Amino acid sequence: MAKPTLSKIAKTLGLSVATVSKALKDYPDISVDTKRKVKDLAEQLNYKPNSYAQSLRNQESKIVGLIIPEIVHHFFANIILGVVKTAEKNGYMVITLQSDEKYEVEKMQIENLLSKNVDGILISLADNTVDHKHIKGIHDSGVPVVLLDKISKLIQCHKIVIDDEKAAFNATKHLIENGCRRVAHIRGPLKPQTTIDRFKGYKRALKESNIEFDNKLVFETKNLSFEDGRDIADNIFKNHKDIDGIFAMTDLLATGALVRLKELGLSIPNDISIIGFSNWFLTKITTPRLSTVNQPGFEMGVAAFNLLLEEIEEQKKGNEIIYRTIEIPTDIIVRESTKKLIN
Amino acid sequence: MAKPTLSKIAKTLGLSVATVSKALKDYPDISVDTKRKVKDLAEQLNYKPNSYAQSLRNQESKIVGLIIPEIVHHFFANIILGVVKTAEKNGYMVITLQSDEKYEVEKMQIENLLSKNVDGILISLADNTVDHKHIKGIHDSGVPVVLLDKISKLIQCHKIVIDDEKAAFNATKHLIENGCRRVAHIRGPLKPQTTIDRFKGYKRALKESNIEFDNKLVFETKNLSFEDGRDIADNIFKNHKDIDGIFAMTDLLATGALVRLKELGLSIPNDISIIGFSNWFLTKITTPRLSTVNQPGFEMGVAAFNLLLEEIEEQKKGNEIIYRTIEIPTDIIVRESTKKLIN
DNA sequence: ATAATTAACGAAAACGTTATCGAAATTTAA
DNA sequence: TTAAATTTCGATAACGTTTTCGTTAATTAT
Repeated sequence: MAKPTLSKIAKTLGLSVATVSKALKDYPDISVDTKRKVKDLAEQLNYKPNSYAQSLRNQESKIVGLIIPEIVHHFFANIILGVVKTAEKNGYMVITLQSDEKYEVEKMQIENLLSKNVDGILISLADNTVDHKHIKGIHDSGVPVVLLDKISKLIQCHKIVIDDEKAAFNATKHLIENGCRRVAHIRGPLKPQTTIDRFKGYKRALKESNIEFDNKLVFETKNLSFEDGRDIADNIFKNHKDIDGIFAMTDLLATGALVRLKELGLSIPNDISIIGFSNWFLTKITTPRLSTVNQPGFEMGVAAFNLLLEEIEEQKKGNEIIYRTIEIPTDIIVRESTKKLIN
Repeated sequence: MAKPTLSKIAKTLGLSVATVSKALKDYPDISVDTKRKVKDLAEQLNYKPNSYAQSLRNQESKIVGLIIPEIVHHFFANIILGVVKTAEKNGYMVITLQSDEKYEVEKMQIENLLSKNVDGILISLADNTVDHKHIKGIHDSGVPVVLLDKISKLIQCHKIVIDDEKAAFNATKHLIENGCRRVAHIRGPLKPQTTIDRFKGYKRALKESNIEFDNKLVFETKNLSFEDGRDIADNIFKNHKDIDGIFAMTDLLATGALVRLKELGLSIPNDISIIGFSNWFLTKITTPRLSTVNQPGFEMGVAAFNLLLEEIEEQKKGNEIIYRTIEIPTDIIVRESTKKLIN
């Protein structure tokens, strides 16, 4: 019942703890004979080294923290998966936390992770995080950090991103190329970098197509939710009959708008084309299916963990770290919500 | 830069490590004077106890493991959230793992969690897990386990479930009450307990309504996927024109069938009523919106962690543990996919 | 006054592992 | 045969915390 330890193995074999430890780790100064004896007994007793003791001795836990705004969210769930699977491959485990998009929660969770002495932290910032002292605090504690997707340009550290500006540009351009001239944009408040960049991309696409930017075609919502999308659709139907294309900054907004506009009797894409952002699963099951920007969460998670691991190992070697920002490519997925029927 | 420790505080204050430790923990045999001095310095140095040392000394990590088949999955993501948030409230953190519905992966992950010396493990079993030695292995290691949702009746431990049989009964009954007489059932292989129980509920509802069970109306799929749902719909359209109701054991199957049947020109619910299972987010955005069984993942996660915590604490006290199975209630959510229009 | 109690602190062991360094014991070189 | 090199192992300190049990000094009781 009592867990086997090195000292127990040592005692039963008439050896010292040091010898047993070294035998198990194949130190060259232990004879093959004793190695065999030790390993056999360890196997038999199902000996597993005590990770607490190992952590204390080696000053590392092989555990990293991951903070994301929401777990019940297709894109972030994919990020989690990418991180967790890559961590697993490298002998690490991941403590996953949800900040609920709240700065205070995020701050507290960082505290908790640091007090657990994790080897590194991955964060996708909450939307209302504007102050970054807590992130600096991680670095001050000597713990590597990697920001992913929801980043801040003000923080010096490794980052994994997509080119939101370019992706939004392409999405908007796609609408224009399909014949849209009055292209609306549905977005959240201009706080997170992603929102800012997508808005920029939208405007650049208009400009390059010689379409005048009209601020009345920009709709701001609070929650980026399905319901918000519906509400904007109502607004568009009532007050902006001229709109013939919508670029929504999330699939949820796009889906809400799509469903509501259909209810109101409009035909998608004949009356209005719609394109979303993220390639959530649900975009495949709307009628018509929603065009969108593929945002590769899994790949971002993989890249983020690899970068974190690199920093952990470089730091151990005492090497100076030059921070990098890795960009994961996106692409437009064209489905029926933006396929103009040829008249 | 170097992290403050008890011994550093002790040295600068001319005290012993023991006294500093006790001062910080408000032991009664330390004078208020020294307590103040110690706490002040600790505050100033931003002292945080080393969790590795604490774990080693106290033989607990305040970390639990959670293994679920899939993360990118609405129901399971909700379970994660319930577990993580409840854990946080109680000073615990959660290592979340995905088994990919594979027994071998599940087994390996349990090994990994045990070697990390977690304080407890929560598992939702993989569909192809039929052997349960690995679960017994956890108990043998003295680590508390709680099974949730995907359970096995053969394992002795705390469990969190829904009444799948009853929920399926109600779902089927709902179809019958709306006038369906030829009710199909789409399900996966009869391995997981949930599948078995839902199938039972389906059959009981038919029986109680004096509708003869017809095995030709039961469609088995491999992956419970959207695509599988589509395929079954094709089959139904070709070979079973008489079917007027479908109870699918997952929302994904139901959605696939719904979308495909619509493409084939059928009217939902006029020609065929459809009801799913789980209340995924996507059921709210199909046209028509999908009726379903609400499976409260968050609440199940909360209950599961609480039960695990209870076992951890009881075990610490040396009390004997009487295993319980807690049932979380479900309810039918009626939407347009089963509302028969009155002729 | 001395004895008994209380207050305030520290020494030390323990949790289990790792790695350095030194010490035997054995082998090879001279 | 003696000196040098190699093989094989163990003693020990260290990681940082917690808690038991003493010990001293100060207080109260007699």
